[in-house]
Amino acid sequence: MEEILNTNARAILDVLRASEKHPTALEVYEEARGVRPRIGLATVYRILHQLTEQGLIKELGRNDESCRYDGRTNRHDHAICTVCGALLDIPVEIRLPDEVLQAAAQGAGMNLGSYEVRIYGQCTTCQAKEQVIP
Amino acid sequence: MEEILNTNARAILDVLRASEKHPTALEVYEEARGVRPRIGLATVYRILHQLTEQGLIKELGRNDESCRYDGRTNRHDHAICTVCGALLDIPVEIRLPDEVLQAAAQGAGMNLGSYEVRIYGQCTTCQAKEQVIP
DNA sequence: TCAGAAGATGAGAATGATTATCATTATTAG
DNA sequence: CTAATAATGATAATCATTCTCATCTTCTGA
Repeated sequence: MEEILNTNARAILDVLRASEKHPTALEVYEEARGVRPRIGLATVYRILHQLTEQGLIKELGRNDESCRYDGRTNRHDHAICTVCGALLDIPVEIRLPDEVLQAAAQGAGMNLGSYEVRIYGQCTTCQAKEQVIP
Repeated sequence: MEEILNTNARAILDVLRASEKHPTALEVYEEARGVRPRIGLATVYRILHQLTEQGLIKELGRNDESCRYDGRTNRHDHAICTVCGALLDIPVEIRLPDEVLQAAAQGAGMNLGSYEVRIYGQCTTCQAKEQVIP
């Protein structure tokens, strides 16, 4: 399925897979320009949507100003800093029992697709800053 | 702490507490105008931020176009329709063991504040539509 | 190899949500 | 009651995202 990707799509997927962070569209654009200097921002947005539809990447919604993208499509969870908005992968698997998930979905009147755990707290950087102010 | 709320803030908090949905700022504005017809959209945004800072409401980030607000601040989880973007409360408690949460937060290099489980799937309305198309 | 169709692209305009500005209005202190 | 201070609302500005459309590529079939 990946073979049909054109050069731009390939470049954008590579950027996302290479990134440790969860870049915004603008960050992807800037990074992709290293390989494809003539690419436009509109194309980046277009391709990000296409890759999402194809299930090759994931949209993470926007907790801060702009939408973030994830090159890893296996189910995993995220930690979000409530101070600076940093979005980090959680490297350990958090597994929820299927019956709990089913009950939860049913309770909300939905069928069950996938799930994600979000942990909110402060990243180390922001914890360090906190010490200084008081 | 709520006593110090002025009339507009009071009205907005009431709108959010009375709502079953998770209204956007615009929806809050329209609803609040029933009580305070001269209120402006800028004031609604301002007060939504203040109430969030005071911990009286919660921002839910934007999965679709605009940010949604939640009048219930106790920890609870959400179900999100991947088709229409509907955001629904999960009425059953999903409890994660503290050691799992701690390990996850630590793994991501964060301290632990709170958490939220998000279940993705299709709401009943969108399931019904799905049947018709093929 | 070539003409033309079909699709992809990029520059910039348009849109929509949110934020900032600032003159006016309401509230408070004295 | 008056001056000072804070809150408000109208509107302009900003920022991310989407749309438009002329141009450029790629593919097809002769």
